[in-house]
Amino acid sequence: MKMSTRGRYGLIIMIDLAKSDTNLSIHDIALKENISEKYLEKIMSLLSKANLVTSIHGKNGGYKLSKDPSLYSVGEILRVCEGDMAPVPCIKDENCDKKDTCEMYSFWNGLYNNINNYVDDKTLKDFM
Amino acid sequence: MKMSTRGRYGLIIMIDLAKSDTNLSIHDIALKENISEKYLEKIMSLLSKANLVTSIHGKNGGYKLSKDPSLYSVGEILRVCEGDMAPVPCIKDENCDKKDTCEMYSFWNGLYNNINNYVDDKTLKDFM
DNA sequence: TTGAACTCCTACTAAAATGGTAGTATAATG
DNA sequence: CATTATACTACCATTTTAGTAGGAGTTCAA
Repeated sequence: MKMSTRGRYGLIIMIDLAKSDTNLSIHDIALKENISEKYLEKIMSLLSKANLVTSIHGKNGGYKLSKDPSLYSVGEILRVCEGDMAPVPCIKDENCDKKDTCEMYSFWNGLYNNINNYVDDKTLKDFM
Repeated sequence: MKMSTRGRYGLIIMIDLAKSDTNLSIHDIALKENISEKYLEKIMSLLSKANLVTSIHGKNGGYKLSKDPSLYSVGEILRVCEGDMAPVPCIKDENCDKKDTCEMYSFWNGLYNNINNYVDDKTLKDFM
């Protein structure tokens, strides 16, 4: 039950962008947070493809948020960087036909909902 | 944010033992749950070393619970099999001196507490 | 008293995930 | 058109996960 650094870095990056009133380049963020530029690039690419950030090419380019910080839940950021937060595969298994009788399903599903509710309840604005 | 199979299997095993009124051997459980005997043996060894189960050597031996099912929280089982459930390392880092000022610490710590409260609130008896 | 049925222990190994790197292409600006 | 940026593809090393192999020690029962 560990987050990978992608999720952690993803949140850090988004907070940095939320706090900044100018574009931030990969170079800027990597320097500030002491993360390798190349690795950071990969995480930015996840955020960018999911349209959580807008990229600006060329000189004075970089990244900026696509919308107001208050409109990002932490959950959506983590899901982009980490993937779904289901603690066990059966939660997402459409083919499992034992869900009604499995003693454990409701337990795991409850944990899943618990985690989602927590992370979806916080917005980027809460970190500023 | 995934559980490994150790945690999942660990819980399954403990539920099986809770439901059974006789010892269960590795062979029995492996057969019932379709888990490799050798891998199961490893997980049993974690549970046994943590005194969550009592092992009985020799013929007609196997494992049984060390105490009443109602006295096991799911949390203690998962922590034995999975390790601590802290989503990020800084939670357990005694040396981090930024905890008071870090915008993220309280967020991660809140998630940690949330998960722990959930899993510690259920006992093995709830699965019988 | 021997053998079958058990657990216990150490040491491997294959596969997957994680974290990180290299190089090149593409786009925007001045 | 040079500079400064992102975008993309393809690697690679390390760690973790999941699983295997083999033998030593323990208990029971015929």
